[in-house]
Formats: sequence, structure tokens, C-alpha cells
Amino acid sequence: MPLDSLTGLLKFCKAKYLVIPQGRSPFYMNVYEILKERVFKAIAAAAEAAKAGGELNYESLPEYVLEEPREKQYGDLATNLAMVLTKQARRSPRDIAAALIKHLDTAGTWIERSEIAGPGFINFYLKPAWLAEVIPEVLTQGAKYGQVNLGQGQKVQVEFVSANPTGLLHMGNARGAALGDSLASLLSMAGYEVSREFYINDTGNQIENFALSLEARYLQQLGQDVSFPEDGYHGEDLIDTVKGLIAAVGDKYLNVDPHLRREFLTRYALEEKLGQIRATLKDFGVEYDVWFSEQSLHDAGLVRSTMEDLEEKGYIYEKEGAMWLKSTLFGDEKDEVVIRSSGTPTYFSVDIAYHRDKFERGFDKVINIWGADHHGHVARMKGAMQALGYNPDSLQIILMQLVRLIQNGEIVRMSKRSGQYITLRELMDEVGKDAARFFFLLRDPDSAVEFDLDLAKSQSADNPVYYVQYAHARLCSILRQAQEAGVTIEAVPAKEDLRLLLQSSEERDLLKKIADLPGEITIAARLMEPHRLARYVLDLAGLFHTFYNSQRVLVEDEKLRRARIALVLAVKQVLANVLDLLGVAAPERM
RNA sequence: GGCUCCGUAGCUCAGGUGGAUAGAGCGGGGGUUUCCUAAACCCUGUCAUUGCGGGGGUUCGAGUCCUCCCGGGGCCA
Repeated sequence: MPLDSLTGLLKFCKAKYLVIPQGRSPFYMNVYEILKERVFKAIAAAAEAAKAGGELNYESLPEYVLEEPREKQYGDLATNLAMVLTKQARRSPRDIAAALIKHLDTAGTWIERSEIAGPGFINFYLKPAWLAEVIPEVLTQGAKYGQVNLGQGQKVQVEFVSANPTGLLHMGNARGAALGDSLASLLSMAGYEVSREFYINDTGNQIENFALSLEARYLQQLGQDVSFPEDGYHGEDLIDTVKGLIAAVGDKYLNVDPHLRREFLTRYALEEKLGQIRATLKDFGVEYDVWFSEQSLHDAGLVRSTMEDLEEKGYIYEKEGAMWLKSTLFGDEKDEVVIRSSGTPTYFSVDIAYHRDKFERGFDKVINIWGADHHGHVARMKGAMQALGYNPDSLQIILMQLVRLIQNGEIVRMSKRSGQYITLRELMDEVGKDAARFFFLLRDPDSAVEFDLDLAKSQSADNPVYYVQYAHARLCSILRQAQEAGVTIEAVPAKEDLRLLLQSSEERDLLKKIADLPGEITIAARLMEPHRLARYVLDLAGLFHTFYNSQRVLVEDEKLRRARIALVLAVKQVLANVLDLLGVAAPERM
């Protein structure tokens, strides 16, 4: 299979549709993708034929697009080839279009007719019967329907949340969790081998500060008159932690070496905090493959060896007693300190070692989800990877704008130090996991969202997530009733029967949307934008609700009923598949 | 001051590689249930008024690309 020539040609709809040799891969091309590919190639062939026939003159075929027109009246598919050929062919786009249509061989393409329209588009109208192919495909593939092979098995790591283990998870972490987890699921659906990772900052300055705060709370709880560190962690949760500890070990650490005391307190608290974080994220639907400890990097000597590597390559120099990385060589604004004059490594140098380790573990692509406040860190991190000899483009960083929380009509300023923030746990208690995840996933990471807690609570029934879930529950309800009525539900009905479906526009629109899923997965995965899936599933649910209100499924006519039940099964499957990617439940009843 | 994100209907937001009449939900008004869950559906408005904060530009064609300006968020100084 000449993959190169094929992929070079297939630039329609942005996605690259790869044909995988038979028997080599669990992935397949969806009927709609095959259809589009055939039309796309037929257009190219028409151009060649017109050229051979002396009716069209061009050097090389320019990039052109085969897309779905926004307006239905413009047909099912349209191409702009005639317009992009104008320069080379030196003829009017409509003339070129006429030549292309004249030489178009529609055999095997489902094309019913072709029209020239507007400034020079060629619109294609398809035989509606092609839609009957979709249902058997969905029902046969089941939970796998939607899989594509964009990733071709490449190993990808998605690191997200990675909150400091010194406190509880907040709204920003919630957004990161929803985004990262769904992105990971999406990439996995798109043929990547995905690993979810949480990086634990279990050493360094903030941990020392944490230790001092714990110590103060511990001593205070034991009746000692000690002051609390000015910039310590003021959160109530620390007091609870210490109370639990006292219940377990009492005042055993009251009169010991403070060093020892702090070490014990820290170890105890970190374990508890991480346990809480892990449990909270699990309840939010997120489970990690790897929990990576920062301390382990130091223990393995990776920070030191990484700095030595950089030094050998000549990217490190000494100034004022500190060691600096020449990050300006890679587009950073200024060089960065990696080892302080005191000899301790900076946060940056530890992070370099960590990211090097990621690549050393064999990931083809490393994705980080960071808050927008880490923006300044992006260029130098990529630069550091380049300095170490990795392709900086293999490190992709998704920045998400911060979440602003509104309560009682005003902005709640969140700060861990002050202990003032709404936790992910509280968010789940207030609005529910599904609603919270869907809320975040509906929005582009680049937009700064305002989360009005009062609104989310009071109008929770208006949350779009219920619109989608209700569609799923309705579908289940229909199937239950069919079962109760003793109607047999076939696994995969015959295509001839399914053609009966094509009578109403509601049915056709639904089938079309279902057929779109693999394409949507491809686009969303390429752009790394899981929010497109949330939009997709909303659209699909809407089309179903419209169908439901205009057509009956459980009708007398046995053939029609069978066909519609098959449609119901397919829609339910697709809803469930996409909701699963979003980490949102697909309830059977509501 | 530098970097970056955002500025689309009253509100919250969508708008892949530039393409044919810029969308959805909520909100406003009106309607739909002897019928598979009305958490739904349907209709309605010049809701954005040569138009997507404003001005230039590139292009056959710009919400989408370039540039400048205005306004807001974030990071750095």
C-alpha cells in the first residue's frame, strides 16, 4: 500500500485518513470516511482527465478541500478545487468546475448529482441510501465505534493537575482534571497509547514551609504557645490533619529533635493529603497510571546528571556563584539560574530533569496541562529539551486560563496560603461530578471561565449535561418498553430494512451525525481539543430529541419498528461512547 | 514596559487548514401531552442592523491571516 502517495492526496477535512493494511490493526475506516476519500480521489482524477483531454491546464494539483457545506441546500459535500485552480488554469472558476464535472467518474462514490454553485464551488448530492451503512457499523463496533488510527500506536503521556500535596484540590485543578483526563481518553480513542501522570512536588521550599506550618499546628494543638509562620499554610485542613495525627500518636513528638519532628509530621501529612487527592480525583472520574515523586528524581541523581549533561554540551555557565542555563539560545528572554549559589537546584532545573526523564521513558509525545500563570515557563522548558537533544515540538503544553469563582455576586479570590478556596470535593457535592466535568469540557481552555457557584447550584437542572443524559435515558426507556412488549431486538439488522429509515429528515440527520463521529474524533485529537466532543454530544442529543418528538419508534409496522430500534441502539451506543470519553455517566433512567 | 490569552446576540459561550445567508443554550413572547419520560419538542424577534472591540492591510473571498490602536485577565519586570 503506497501510504505516502495516498496521504499526500488526502488533505480533505484536515484529517489524514490512513489506510491500514488488512489484519494489522484493530482500526478501520468508517463508511463516511471511505465515502469522502472516494469522492476526494474522484475529483483529483477528474482534474487529471480534464488535463489529459486538453480542457484544463495546470502544473500540479493545488491543495483543495472537500467539506460539508453549512447550508443543506448546497448539498452533502462541496469542493473548492475549481477556485484554487484559477491561477494556474487562468480560467474562470465556473468554467473549470464545468470541466471537472464533465470528467468526473462517479462510479462507487454514492454521488447522485453534482452542481456548480456560487463563485465556483462544486456541490455533490449523495444518494441517501449510503446512510443505511452506518448502523450496522456502529452496532458491530460497539464501544469501539469512533476509534481512528491517527496516533498509530505512538506513546503519549498526559501530565495534569499535579497539584501541590500541601492542600486540597481547588477549582483550577478541577478544570485541569476534566481537561487532562478527557484529552487522554480522546487520544486513546484516536490510536495513541496513553499514560496519565501526576507529578508530586514532595520536596523543596514549599514542603519545608509545609513542615513548619504542621509543626506549629501540632504544638498549638498540644497547648503550646507558639506563633504560626507568617506565610504558612493557613487552611483549616491542616488542623484536621494534625488532630488525626494526635489521635494516633499523641504527644510523642512534643519533646524530640525538631528536625525529626518535622520529618515525621511531613511524611504523615503528605501521605494523608495524597490519599485525599487520589480519592477525590477518583471520585471525579480520574485515575492515573503513574504518580511520580519529585523526591525520586533527586534520589536517583537525575537532577545532578541532567545538569552535568547540559554543562558538557556547553549550555551552562557560572556567574555570581550560581550556575546558569543559556536559555536565551532557545528563545527565552533571559538566561535562567539552575543551581543557586547555595548549591541547591532551582525548581526549573528539577523540572528539566523530570521532563528529560519523561522522554527517556520512551514517550513520543509529552503533553502538559498547565495553568496560564505558568505561561512564562513554556519557552524555556521547550528550550531546555532542545538543549538536551530532544525535539521541542514533542513537548506540547496546553495552557488553560484560570477559573474565576463567583459567589454571592462577587469574585472569590482563591489562595492556598490563605486557605480560602472552594475545593473540588465541595464542587462535586454542590453540583455533581457530571455537571462539573461537562461545564469545564464545554469550554475552550483558552477562555477564562467564570464559575458562578450559586447559579450552578440553583440552575443545575438547566445544565446542558442533563440534556444529553436525558437523551440517553430516553433511549434506554424505549428499549425497555420494547422488551416488555416482547419485541425481539436484533443485534445487527439487515441493510434493506434500514433503508426504511431514510424516509424522514430527522432520521437522516441523526445517521449523518453518527457517521461523523470518527471524523470528529480525528479533528479533536489532532487539535487536542476535547471540548469539541462536548459540543458534538450536545448536537447529537438535540437531533435525537427532535427525532423523538416527530417519529415513533415502537410502531405497528414490524420492519419499520425493527429499523428504528436499530437506530435507537446506534444512537445510544454513540452517546455512551462519547460520554465515556468525557467522563460523564450515561444513566439508564432519570 | 515585555510576553501571552480574551473581546462574537441582553447573558454564558461555539465558530479545524480563510470560503457561499455568522450559530447554540439561557433569557423574552406564543404553542405542543387520550401517543415510547414535557429534564423534551415546535414557532417567534432587522435579538449581532454593509456586521464578529476599532482602524488599516493581504486575498477572487477574512470572525478566521498580518499590522496598529482600545478594553479586560494572566505571567514577568
